[in-house]
Amino acid sequence: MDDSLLTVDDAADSPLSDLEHDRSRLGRSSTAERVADILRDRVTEGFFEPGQRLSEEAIADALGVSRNTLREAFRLLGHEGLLDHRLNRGVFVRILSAEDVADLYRVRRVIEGAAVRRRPSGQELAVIREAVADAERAAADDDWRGVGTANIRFHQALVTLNQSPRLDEAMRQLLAELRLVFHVMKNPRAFHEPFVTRNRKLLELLEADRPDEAAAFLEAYLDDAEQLLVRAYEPNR
Amino acid sequence: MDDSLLTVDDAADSPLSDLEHDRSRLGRSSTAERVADILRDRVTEGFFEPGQRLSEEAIADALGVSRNTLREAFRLLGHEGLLDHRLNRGVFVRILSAEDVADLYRVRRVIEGAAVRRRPSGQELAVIREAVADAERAAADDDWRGVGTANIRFHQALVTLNQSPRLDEAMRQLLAELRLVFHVMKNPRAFHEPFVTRNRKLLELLEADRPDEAAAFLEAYLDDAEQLLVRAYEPNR
DNA sequence: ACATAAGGATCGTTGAACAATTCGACAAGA
DNA sequence: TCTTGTCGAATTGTTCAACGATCCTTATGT
Repeated sequence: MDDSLLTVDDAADSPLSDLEHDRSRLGRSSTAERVADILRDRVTEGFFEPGQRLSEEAIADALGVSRNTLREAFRLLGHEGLLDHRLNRGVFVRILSAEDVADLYRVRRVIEGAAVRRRPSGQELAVIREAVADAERAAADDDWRGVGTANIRFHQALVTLNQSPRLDEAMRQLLAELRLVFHVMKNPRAFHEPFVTRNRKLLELLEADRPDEAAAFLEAYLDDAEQLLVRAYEPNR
Repeated sequence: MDDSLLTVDDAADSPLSDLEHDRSRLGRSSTAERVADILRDRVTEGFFEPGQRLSEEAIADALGVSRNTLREAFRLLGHEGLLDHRLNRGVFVRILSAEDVADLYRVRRVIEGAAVRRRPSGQELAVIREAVADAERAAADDDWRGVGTANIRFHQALVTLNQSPRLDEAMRQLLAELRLVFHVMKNPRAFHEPFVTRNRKLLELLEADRPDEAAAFLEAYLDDAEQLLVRAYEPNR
């Protein structure tokens, strides 16, 4: 071991700041949380459909973990709004009502609305720009699933303008809930396509530093998205 | 049995809609949730101090529940931000950093700011008015603890103007976290007194239907509260 | 003084067990 | 035919005991 390693904790932070960024992953390793990660993916991907009951025994068996551990994972996802825990009846993939969708969009108007009224830094703009470009690329490739994920990244990037970790986290959970609903859209292109150009337009308003117009534009944006979603959704209920 | 009972599922919903209202009480009874309720009270009351470790064995023993059940309760409160779960080390009462306090107030500005920009209904105003009156009554009685709880009710009532259950719930959790910090104020009067009259003033702005002024007033209100809190808080850290 | 090793305490996870509850089926009665 | 009561299988809620893994403290040696 050479000297540079011995003095590392005192002076040289710059090479370590990179590592420090990954530190959040270090603590992240309990079986229950890893199980929750798997189930979260399955649910948001639509592998488990809304309303479906998740059998404790079957899933614990399939994943090779004990029922107690699986229950901790269930409890986690229940708090995220993805699973519905009914006493003595089991856990079910959450079914969102039209009223739930409306509420999610109410929250989005508040959180994203506050975000676009802030003056973004160059670095923040770069992330947003990247998400817009990704969506446009995916749209050009007819990859509408890719457009959907890029779109989600776009809105998450918007929320970071608030500079609030808690709002970032709230948005994360909100979008996970929304993904439960997106699966009812049988025609993903019709749902995603209109918003690709609107993302670009919103970005331009941010770059031009016109917050009021950006906020008004976003409001209309969210109104339309909500209507599109509710109309495709309500009949099934 | 008369005819009205035989046709109950078709036509006469009105007598049943009352019962349906009580359905929420049915599900609410799992041991883990009841344990979580108890611990939540203890933590927000300050019985368990921030940083204190909560031993699984000791508490499970004291409450007469198994470790597994207690763990489910811990997980619940961890998600609410009241407990800090460190892998293999146990759960601790959360210690909020000054940065956490700043973030909580960032969220408050967004959520409460959006709330006061809405036009409140008469019923909503009545609830807010009640909270303001309660705070004034408690202040007149030198009951500064009472002022604190009335103040919390005031801000919760503000958030209901958003008409969003999810924002209400977010505010509930946010205030629970903030209560962790309030305990560092050794002089509750100095902290709560200035805001009693400001609550009244904010109410008047809402009643006068002047949303922009209300929003600006709230902004200054929250800025001052945050500063007061951070100044009393930072030294201890 | 410092690094290292051993030990105890506590957590993480498992598997089994039993009580409590739900749900469907089937029989009895109006 | 429709409602009601009852039974039993299946599933969840909760507890308990056990063992390995991890952390913290203390003792040990250099």
